[in-house]
Amino acid sequence: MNALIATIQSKIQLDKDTQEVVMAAFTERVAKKGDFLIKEAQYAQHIYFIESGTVRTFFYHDGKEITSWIYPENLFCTTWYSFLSQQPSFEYVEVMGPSVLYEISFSDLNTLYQNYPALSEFGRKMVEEQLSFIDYFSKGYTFLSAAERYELLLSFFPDVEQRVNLGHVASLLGISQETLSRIRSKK
Amino acid sequence: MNALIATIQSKIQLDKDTQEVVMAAFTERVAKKGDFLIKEAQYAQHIYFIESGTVRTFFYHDGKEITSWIYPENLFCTTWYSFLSQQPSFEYVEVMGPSVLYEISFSDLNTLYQNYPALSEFGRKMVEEQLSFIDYFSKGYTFLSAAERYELLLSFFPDVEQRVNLGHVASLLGISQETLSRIRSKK
DNA sequence: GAAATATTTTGATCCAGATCAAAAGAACAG
DNA sequence: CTGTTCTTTTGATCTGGATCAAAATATTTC
Repeated sequence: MNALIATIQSKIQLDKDTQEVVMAAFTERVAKKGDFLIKEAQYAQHIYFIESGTVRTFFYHDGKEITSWIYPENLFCTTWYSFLSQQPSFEYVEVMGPSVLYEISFSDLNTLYQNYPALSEFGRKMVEEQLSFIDYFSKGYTFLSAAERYELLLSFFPDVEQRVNLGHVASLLGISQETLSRIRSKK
Repeated sequence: MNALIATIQSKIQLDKDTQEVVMAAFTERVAKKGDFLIKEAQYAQHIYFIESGTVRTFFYHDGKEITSWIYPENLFCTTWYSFLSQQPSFEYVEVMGPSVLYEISFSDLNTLYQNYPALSEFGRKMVEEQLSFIDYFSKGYTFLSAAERYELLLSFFPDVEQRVNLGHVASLLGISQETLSRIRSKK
């Protein structure tokens, strides 16, 4: 659980006692390739910290899987809309290979926030960082060409192609697999 | 300033003292059509609460203005990426008509957060709501057709066309003005 | 309230990227 | 190993929406 504690400590001071509380509040979960953490129509009851492995979120549109994001280790991951607004999820969260995760439920997390102002502050900073990132990235989606979107993705996720297959990356970029293949072959 | 206080109170308890602190921390700013709140390359030093009026954020790409979002009254507005990560802004924030805004700087807001845990909690909930919304909406951008994106926008911003002109809505949807005109004429 | 300016619509043409089809490579199970 | 299945590449064709051009409406401004 060291990576989780270290990630929290990168944003706030965490005294020994609160550290214990955090470690008691999160539950370890070992998952294997193909496991689902959240399924469509479920509420996203948990947020996950990825200790090791890769996780992707996706949804169905016109019968096809659309990858919405890919998360590597040392990040928090959930379906943000469903988790934060406690609405049914339209997304699935799938583990891409052997992984170790730490999970906490929405209600347990909010209990922590209420009892430990420092953790509420951490929660704010984590969500601020996530918002900042999505805001920056989603601007690129609207007007960049397929090749430019690919470059943008690689610029902050260079090893994404080692983690998931071509089709997942293509749907994340909003382009077809064939187009991505052609973009790559021309580099 | 009642709308600002009411918005904060919709998320947290706010005692009389803290209410005074908030009212002292925000500064009223009266703006007119065409005024810029934030200009590209500037740091987004402030976040604005819109008491009345309409505000849009936009950026330039290939010499053309791309509207990134349109905010009506009773919302907080800033360039989230630039404000939260304190990086130079690539966006402009422009007032679309006579407006009254309440502004607070990044550093003043963070001082409030440090001194008043209730306000830090409010900050967390505000950002959570914003993240939840962007997460939900940006999924639509990647794969919906032009007409579907237009319907999605209207579903939660029905009077957007009364607030800004066609070209702004079109670039917000990532489509050309002509295409939006054709979509509308066929309803 | 007429002239000037800005916004929206309509028409014709073009292209990035989708879709359909099939071959070529990898990975994997027995 | 070797057949089966999954993944990626390559080729041919098609289409939604862009771009270019101009007309039709609205909105300002003096």
